[in-house]
Amino acid sequence: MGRPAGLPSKAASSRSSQEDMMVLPITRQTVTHQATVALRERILRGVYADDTPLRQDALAAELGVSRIPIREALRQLEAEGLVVFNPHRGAVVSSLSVDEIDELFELRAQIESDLVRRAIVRTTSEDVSRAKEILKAYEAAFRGAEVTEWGKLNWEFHSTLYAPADRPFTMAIIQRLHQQSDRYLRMQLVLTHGELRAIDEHRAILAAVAAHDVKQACSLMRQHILGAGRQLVRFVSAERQASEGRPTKERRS
Amino acid sequence: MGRPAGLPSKAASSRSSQEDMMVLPITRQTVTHQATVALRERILRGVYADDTPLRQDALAAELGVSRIPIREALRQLEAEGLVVFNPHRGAVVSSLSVDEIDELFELRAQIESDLVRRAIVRTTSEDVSRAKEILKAYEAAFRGAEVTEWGKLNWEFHSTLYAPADRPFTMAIIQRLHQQSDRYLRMQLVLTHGELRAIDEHRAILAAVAAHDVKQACSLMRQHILGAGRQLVRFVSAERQASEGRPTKERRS
DNA sequence: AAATGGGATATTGTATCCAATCCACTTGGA
DNA sequence: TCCAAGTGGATTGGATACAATATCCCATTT
Repeated sequence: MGRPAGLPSKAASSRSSQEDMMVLPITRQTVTHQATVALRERILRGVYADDTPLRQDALAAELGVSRIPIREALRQLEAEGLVVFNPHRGAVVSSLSVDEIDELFELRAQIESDLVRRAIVRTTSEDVSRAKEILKAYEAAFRGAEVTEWGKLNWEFHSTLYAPADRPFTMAIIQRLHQQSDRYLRMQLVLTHGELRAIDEHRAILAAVAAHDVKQACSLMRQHILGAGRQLVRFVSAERQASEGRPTKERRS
Repeated sequence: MGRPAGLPSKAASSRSSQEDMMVLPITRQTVTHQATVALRERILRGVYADDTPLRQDALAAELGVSRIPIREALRQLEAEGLVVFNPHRGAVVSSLSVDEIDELFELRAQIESDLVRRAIVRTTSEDVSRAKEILKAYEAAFRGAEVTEWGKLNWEFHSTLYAPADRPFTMAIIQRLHQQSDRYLRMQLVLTHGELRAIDEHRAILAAVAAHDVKQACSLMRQHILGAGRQLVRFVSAERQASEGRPTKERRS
């Protein structure tokens, strides 16, 4: 498909100068940044599946930009762990082994339960009601089967609970781990309806946080993450077992 | 200075074809990769101090390459947290606030003590003797005042202790945290001789690991990291207090 | 003194070109 | 027939030149 997508076309972005003055100072970003966001989004949403080769020319044409910003974007995504470069063979979407997925969730459980512990003593009723709002939107997204919104809302819920801990450094790390795990969770959830369990668990965690019950909240959070990880590991290993030997369909981007 | 440095000149890298066949399959990397390594090294060693603006043209001339690989390298280092981009103003070496340094060490203490706990039951006498060797080199580096070697050896010591845990994902994260912390530790150590304490603590940790004393090893590791963090926080805040208001000397790269 | 209006400088992005490399395919030979 | 070597297209890696854009500094003006 030659249609530029993900980036506003030049025609679409040239509005009246009035609108430009009002909107652009916030909106405007470098093309490299926009490309990074667009590509990251596509990988996280599964538009580019695991091991998909990412051809620079194709991506450049698709986003309507030159190869330079594409390459810079890919380098950033490499450092984020979303793509892997093979010298002279280009970038492919990274994929995690079952062991790595397992490790990922255990690490998340450790760090995030600690974040809850730190956050909970400073959590205000405002924080709780904000989390409640997000949880509501989150449930609505499930009922509407808006799968693509799930990852974003899940992160918002978790990060809202962690925010009072005031650990920006740790938060940045956890956000990347969420990125990686959501990529795989997404496809599992739609097939096994794990979202029902997730909603219940989120409610229970929020209740414990609201009650300032540190021990309970930490424990629930830990089990929430570890449980999701176990489910996912089972799912992914079953799926990969099924496609054993079968050549991976490397769809051209 | 126009002399290319940090990258082998084209003349130097064109050896006989025999040598190429033997050596290069491991050695050869893309210029982008070499530039990334070179710039990372310089930031970690303090050649480019905090908040130093990184001019693309200057770096390209210094490394004897074009701006393309420089920009890609900077994007990667941005994702690693070593540089920060300001749109249309370029990249500068990132700097951590005192609070962030504090958080960094607490996070390290948490993750690394857990790594020791997981590793210790699988640690062989071989692992211990390897760690002993590194510790020896590490002490020698201190006596020889080879400051630049310190960070590398410190990481080697720590990672050797953690390796039996078999957590590659976690290790990658911790390595980045080490990078960030070593950058500041380096300058503190040479001024306060914290290395003497560090050596003693490393010896004690290794002894506990060798004795398979999980509780003791975790506790010592935790105190080792937290203690270093506290020292560093004191040092950095005193130093920044002293240079209050004084304009930061932004040496042109 | 504050605001305005240029440059000067640097980054950002495009367009082109070329070398190195990889990969699939063909071709030649045992 | 099957395997090895070679060949050629496709793609990445990198250089260079140039245009566009944004920022900063400073002189001029009000």
